[in-house]
Order: sequence, then C-alpha cells, then structure tokens
Amino acid sequence: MVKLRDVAYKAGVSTATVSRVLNNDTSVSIETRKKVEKVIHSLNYIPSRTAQRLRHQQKKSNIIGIVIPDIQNPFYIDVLQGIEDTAYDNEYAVLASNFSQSEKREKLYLDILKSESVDGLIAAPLDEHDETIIELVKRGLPIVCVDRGLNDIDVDAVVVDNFKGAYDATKLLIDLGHRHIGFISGLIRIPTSRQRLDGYKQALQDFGIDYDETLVKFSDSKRDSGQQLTKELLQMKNPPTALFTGNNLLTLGAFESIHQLNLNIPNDIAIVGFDDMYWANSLNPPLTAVSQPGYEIGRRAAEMLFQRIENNDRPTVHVVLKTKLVIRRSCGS
Amino acid sequence: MVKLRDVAYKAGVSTATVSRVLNNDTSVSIETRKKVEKVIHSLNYIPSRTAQRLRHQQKKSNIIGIVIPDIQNPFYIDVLQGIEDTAYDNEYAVLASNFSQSEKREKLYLDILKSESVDGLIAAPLDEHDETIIELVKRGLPIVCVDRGLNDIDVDAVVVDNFKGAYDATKLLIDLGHRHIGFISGLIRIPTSRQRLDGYKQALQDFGIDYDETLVKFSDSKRDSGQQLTKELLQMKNPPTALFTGNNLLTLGAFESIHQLNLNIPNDIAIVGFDDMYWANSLNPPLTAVSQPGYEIGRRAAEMLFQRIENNDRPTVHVVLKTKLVIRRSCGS
DNA sequence: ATGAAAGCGCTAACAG
DNA sequence: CTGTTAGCGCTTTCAT
Repeated sequence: MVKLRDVAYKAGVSTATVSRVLNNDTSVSIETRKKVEKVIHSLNYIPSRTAQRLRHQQKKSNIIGIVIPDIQNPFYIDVLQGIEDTAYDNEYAVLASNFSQSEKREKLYLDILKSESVDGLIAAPLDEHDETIIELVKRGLPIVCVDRGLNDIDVDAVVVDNFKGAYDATKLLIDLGHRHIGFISGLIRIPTSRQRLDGYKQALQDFGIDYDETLVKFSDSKRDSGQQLTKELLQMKNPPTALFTGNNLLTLGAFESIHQLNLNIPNDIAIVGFDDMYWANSLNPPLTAVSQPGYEIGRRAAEMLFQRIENNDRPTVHVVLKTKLVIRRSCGS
Repeated sequence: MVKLRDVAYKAGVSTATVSRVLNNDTSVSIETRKKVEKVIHSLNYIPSRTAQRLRHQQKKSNIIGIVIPDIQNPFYIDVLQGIEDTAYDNEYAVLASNFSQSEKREKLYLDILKSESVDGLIAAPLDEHDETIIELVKRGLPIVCVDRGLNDIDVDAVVVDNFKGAYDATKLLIDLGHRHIGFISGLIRIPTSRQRLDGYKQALQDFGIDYDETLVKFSDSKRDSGQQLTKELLQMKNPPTALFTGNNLLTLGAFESIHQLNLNIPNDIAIVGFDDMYWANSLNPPLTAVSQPGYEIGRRAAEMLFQRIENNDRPTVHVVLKTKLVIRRSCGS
C-alpha cells in the first residue's frame, strides 16, 4: 500500500506538503503542487480515510446511518426515501442496513454504523426497551427514532397515530354495517401492533360490539401469514364479513387468499388495510387503506436529526403524524 | 468520548491490559479481567473501530457495500435480501446505498463506501461504461456487478438472460393469437432495457410480425410512467390487444390504467409483465410474469464477492441466470 | 501476568 | 511557502 510518506519521499517534499496538496491548501506553490500531484497520480496513491478519520474525528463525516427493521416492507422504503432525499439536500449521505427483525443483526449493525463514525442515526427500535439504541443515546450519539419510540429514555421520535388510524378503519367498517370484523395483527411485542389493536378494540367498544378474540389473529407481518390467517378466518363457521389487516404485507396476503377462495371483495368480505402502498390502486378492487405518510416520516426524522447534530442539547421532540383514511372500493360503500 | 486510556486509568491498569481484555487474550488474570470488564461496562466504553483498523489495516472490515439504482424497485430489494442473508451467513455486514438512478449520487456513494474501507462492493452499474465503477475495479477493489455488466473492463457479473425472458413473454402472447402487442420499455440507455427490447423484436420477427414502433413506449420505469403510457397505448385508434410491460413498476401502472378505463384483463387486453413480484398473486387477475430470480442473483453475487475478497486474482466470471415464465391469468389462455 | 513504548497513516499547530 | 512534530485510539512486541 502506497502511503503519504512514499509520495512525499518520491516528490522530494515533506509529508505536510503532500497533505496540503491533498486538502487543497492554498499555501502551496503551483510548481510544488504540480510536482506532487504528478507523483500522486503515478503512484496511484489514495489517502486512507481510516487514518484521516482517526486524526480528526471531531470533524463531521456527513454520513448518517439508518437501521431498518424489514426492508421487504415497502413502508420502510418510503421512510428511507424521505430520509435519503432530505439528506441529499443537506449534503449528507445515507448508509442503510436491514436487520430483518433480528435482534442480533440489529446490534451488529448499530455497532458498525456507530464505529464507522456516522454523524447520527435514524432507527426503528425493536421495541420500547431496545437496549442497544438506549446505550447509543446515552453515549450522546444523535439519534432519531422512527415508527416506534423508546420508553426508558428521552429521545426524538417521529411516529404516527396508530391508535387513531386503527380506530378510524374499524369505525368505517362499523359504519358500513359490519358487526363481525376480523383483525390480522402484527406481533404484539411491537408497539405499533399494540396501538393498532387498541384502536380496533376501542372502536368496537364505542359502538357496543363485544370484542371477540377468535376474530383476531397475530402474526409476523409477512405476506404468507396474511394469506394463511385470512384463510383461517374465512373458514370459520361464523366468518367475519369484514377484515382489517394490520400492515401492507398482511393485506396482500389477504387479497391472495380471498381470490383463491373465489370470494368477492367487498360483497363477500370487505377489507380495509393499514398502509396505503404504491400498488393499492393496482389491486382489484382498489384498496381502502389507512395511509401512513412514510415519506414524510422520513423527511421529518432526517430534519430533526440534522438539527440534533448541530445542537445535541436541544430538548427532545416527539412528532406524531396523523394517518389518513383513503377510501376506495375494497370496503364497499 | 470515553477511550481505552480512560478505562485503563479508572481500572488502575495499563492500556495494554485493557486491550488484552478486549481481545480475549488468555494471559490476563481472572481478577484483573473482571475488574477491567466492570469498568468497561460502567463507563459504557466501546472501542473505536477506526483506530483498530488503522492499527492493523491488513485486517478485513467484514463489511461490504451495495450500490442500488432504485430502492423503490422491489426487484432490487430481493437482490439485496439475497446478498444480506448470504453476507450474514459469512459474517459480513452489508451497508446499502441508493442512488435513485442519479449519476452524481452514485459517485458520491461509491466514494464513501470505498473510503469506509469496505472489503468489497456489489453494484448495478448505471450503464456499461460506468466510469466510477471501472476506476474502482482498476484499483483492485473486489467488485461484483449485478443486473448489468460492464463493457470496457473484465469484472465479475451476475445477470439474467433478459433477451430470452422478453422473447418468451412475447412468444407466449403471439401463441395466444395476439398480433398487435404493445411494449412498455425502460430507458434505452440501460442495458437490460435494450436486451428486453431485442427479445421482443426477435420474437415478432420469428413469427412474421412487422415491428411497429408506435406500439413501443420508452420510460423511466416508474409506476406513473406505466400508467400514463398504457393509457396512451390503449387510446390509440388501433390499440394493442396485448401488452408486455418491461418491469414490475410499469406493470403496476398498467394495471391501474386498465382498471381506470374499465377494461377487462385479459379479455380486452392481455398482459405479461417482466418481474414476478410478491404482489403478483394479489392482483386480480393474478399476473403472468417473467420471473427474475432476484434473491438468487443476490446470493450468487455475494458468494462471488467473498471468493474474490479471498483471492482477487481468480479469473472473472459471468453468471447468466435464466428467467422463468410464470403463467397466471392475466394473459388469458 | 502486566507495563512501557513504538507505531498504523494522516493532519494541524508551530516554526522557520 | 515549506518542514518538524505531536498526537488521534488502538494493538503488540519486548521487557520485566
């Protein structure tokens, strides 16, 4: 490996001068600069960022890290895109990592990103007690949580009102006359799942419908689970007349299942899904959905992160974005 | 920032001892180790990977970088997942970046990843003459290209047989009796788009159908374009009876457009799409598609990269994976 | 079993 | 305008 010293030696100057050339220090004479640049080129020399970073680690790297729970979930892709665009506008670069809901991988990536000296981190914690993230916050690394907050520590967060979103969806179905409404939930461990379940329950209660636990299924939020659990619900002896699916992949599974059973949406089974993804209009019938502003979540989170990087002492902020019920044909009318 | 020296001081030992504890050197007495570990914990100390790497730079970082053209395209997500899983099995971590088809962003991210001292890179080049990537290959950074190869330099690549895939799709529609087949292509600049167009043309030619350029539309491979161009095609005075869409997002746009026009698939318009994504079965009717093994592409690419990291001198390899025509109901029968 | 000290490649005072 | 030099945080001989 050719190093700065080699260049200096071959060019007959000091290492400092080479460094100056590298960093466009104006105080180098034209000829010296030319000479050095020639040697740099001829030796195919590339400065070691590792060494550079070690030298002045106070300097910003202008890189932020993102830790995503499940890259297969397009909701997080929207968030990521919002972060990316905002970052780019602010001259930051984004390094993303996906931990596929695995605690071990999450820790691995947090460690790496941390030590790769990112200026800050945007993360969706595994749950409200995510220790690895809490530790990083304690160490003073600028962090903004998205989608899910953290209970045991004060930290910036951008989330949506999952309770209200689920409430609205359930209420819509109730308003349309349904009394027997199935719900396919994500893992109860995950805060957003709990909040959505609570919204569902509250709506039932407000309209005098008893909560029937046989109508509620829990899953890992993957499409296959949605498919499987929808089938189970529809094959009950007293099946639901309407279905509320807890995230976008579960919704797709439900559609698949319903088509397979040759049932008609919304006549045989009405459906409202959490998440309004890009394919919602391509489904047949188009999906009625609780729209989460993923891109906006990402944008806000990035902005908050950049503020915090500038000033780590400002008070923490929780931003709660509203969901929006987008009514299309899958719920009937 | 708490550093090794702080730990040493507080524990009343030398920095060397702390380092030994960190690296599980056996020659540390049990009590000393315990004492040091306690301090490490209490101080919340994390070693700086930057410094570690500078110290013995021969050591691998066990990080690979990925440069993705468009993270909104789920095909690349499949590839990424394949890479990720393989990487994890081989104890590598993956840092991903998305350049949204922007040449400037691509260069930015390649620079960053390179200097973040990744052990290698998996990239989908902008085109066959992508200079930034060529330069990195020349420098000796282990690189594997996916989806698209590089013309001017020898480099490992994992691609699919786009020509054959497009040929098969077109032939299927011809076999079903269609003579007037629209094609919505991606940007002609992108190699995969050209190959698919060639496959389409060849199939027409082989079955004695004249190439009609008014039936072919070019676009940026986004859903909106698919929607718009499908509308244009279907509103021609002599509209196609069948449609071949050049990638998954274009397909979604086409479905949306067709539903809006209240046309029936496949009776009014048959459709075959490139890319068999996870939502293919949720569409109504389910989509007939050219399946690209995205996950497999990622897996192979990662394996090849790890081999090259071990031995950068091995000859370059081009892997061409086959596509598979998955017949469902959108093309009629 | 532990410590002292020499760097890894680079930058930034400080001095000239 | 250019050179000397002291580290950045860590690992690793070489002593003890």
